[in-house]
Amino acid sequence: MNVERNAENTRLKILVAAFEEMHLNGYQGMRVDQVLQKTGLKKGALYHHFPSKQALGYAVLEELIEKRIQQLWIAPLKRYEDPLVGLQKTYKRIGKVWNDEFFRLGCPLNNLAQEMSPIDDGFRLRIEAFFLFWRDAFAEALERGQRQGYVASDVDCKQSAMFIIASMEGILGMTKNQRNKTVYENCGKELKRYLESLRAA
Amino acid sequence: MNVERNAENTRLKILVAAFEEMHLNGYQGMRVDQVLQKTGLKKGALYHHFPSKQALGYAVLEELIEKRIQQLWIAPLKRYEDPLVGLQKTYKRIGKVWNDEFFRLGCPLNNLAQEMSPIDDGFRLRIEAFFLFWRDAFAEALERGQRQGYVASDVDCKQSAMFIIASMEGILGMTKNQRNKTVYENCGKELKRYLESLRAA
DNA sequence: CCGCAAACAAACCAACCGGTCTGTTCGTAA
DNA sequence: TTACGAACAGACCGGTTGGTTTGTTTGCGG
Repeated sequence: MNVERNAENTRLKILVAAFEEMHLNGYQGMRVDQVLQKTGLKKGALYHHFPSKQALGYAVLEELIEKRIQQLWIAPLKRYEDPLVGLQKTYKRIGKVWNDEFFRLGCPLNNLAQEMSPIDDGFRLRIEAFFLFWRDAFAEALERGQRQGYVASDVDCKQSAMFIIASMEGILGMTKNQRNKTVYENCGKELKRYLESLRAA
Repeated sequence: MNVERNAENTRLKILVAAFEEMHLNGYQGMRVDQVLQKTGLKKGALYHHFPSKQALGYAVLEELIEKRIQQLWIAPLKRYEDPLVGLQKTYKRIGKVWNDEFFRLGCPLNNLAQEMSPIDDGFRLRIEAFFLFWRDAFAEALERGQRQGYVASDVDCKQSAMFIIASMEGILGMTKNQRNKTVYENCGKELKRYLESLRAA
């Protein structure tokens, strides 16, 4: 028998399957039975690793989604001396790394934020904290850029960082609805216009 | 008995109650029974006016949500000669007109767009069409501004209009998650920076 | 005043959904 | 080798959900 019991591995398999279902259907639309079918496991297995559907949702958010955004959107910025260039390059890189299906389904973090913020504080507070972490990372990059003469000194970095993230999420949402990557690319040009308006004279 | 039968009125009552439930819980999270409890009606009444939950959802979108956005975001722009001023004034006006609960629940159109775009083409296509209508309205205002010397001639108006809408929706989403109107106001300042970057020299 | 369709009420239903319970199998430390 | 707890399987359950069916009331044209 190819049972191959491995607790950590099955836990991860559940997380990944749950993530995919949540990405497509949202948290409320995600069905436990569907996750089980995807993994080939039974209820006993899932409820052995997670006490409830809610706990599973939180785990997906913290252990998969937030980690992935950290790697894809936040970490790369440190490699650039000029944050305004770094932001544009990162933006363009996402356009290449993400496949069509991911654009169709949108940003998993923002999806959850929009769905759950009004109805579950457990989700809302976790996401709020992560958005602030994200904002602060962008803001620090901008402040570094200010000190090195790339970014105009009158720019409110935290405020600007928040706007950049909000715009990016808005663009991804629009791309998802229009189901057209051109939206992402064209809006990227306007985002670039904004970023260049931050540049020191 | 205060029965006071009125078909058109009860239909509207159902629509409004369904809108409120969808605004809070999303379409999938909206429960028919909850709508009935809110209106004091019974299932027979609802399924007399609407053939299905889905049809009710579509009706809410077309007859309430889209109409309201047209009045609040699109129509006011025509009153301003300078579209860049018009957009900023409209943005600020929303900040005054909307109460805290509305900021907490976010833009009903974008909520639906994010939730339903990947899983229901009926919703997706309706919303896509309306977003394009919205974009074209903004683009026409910008083009008018170009002809009258307010907006720089090298601006791609449709592209810029799409970005403006995407940013606004992104900002509203962020405000909703952070549950803090300051986010809306601060991001508005950065949106103003972008808008002014469109201005003719 | 009558007749009839529209506008509801009320009971009912099958499918679904998250969660529980009991039992079985596997890995591993002693 | 054995004992024991962790890692599962599989049947089961109560409440919920969208939808249906049947019956009743109201408004209104003739």
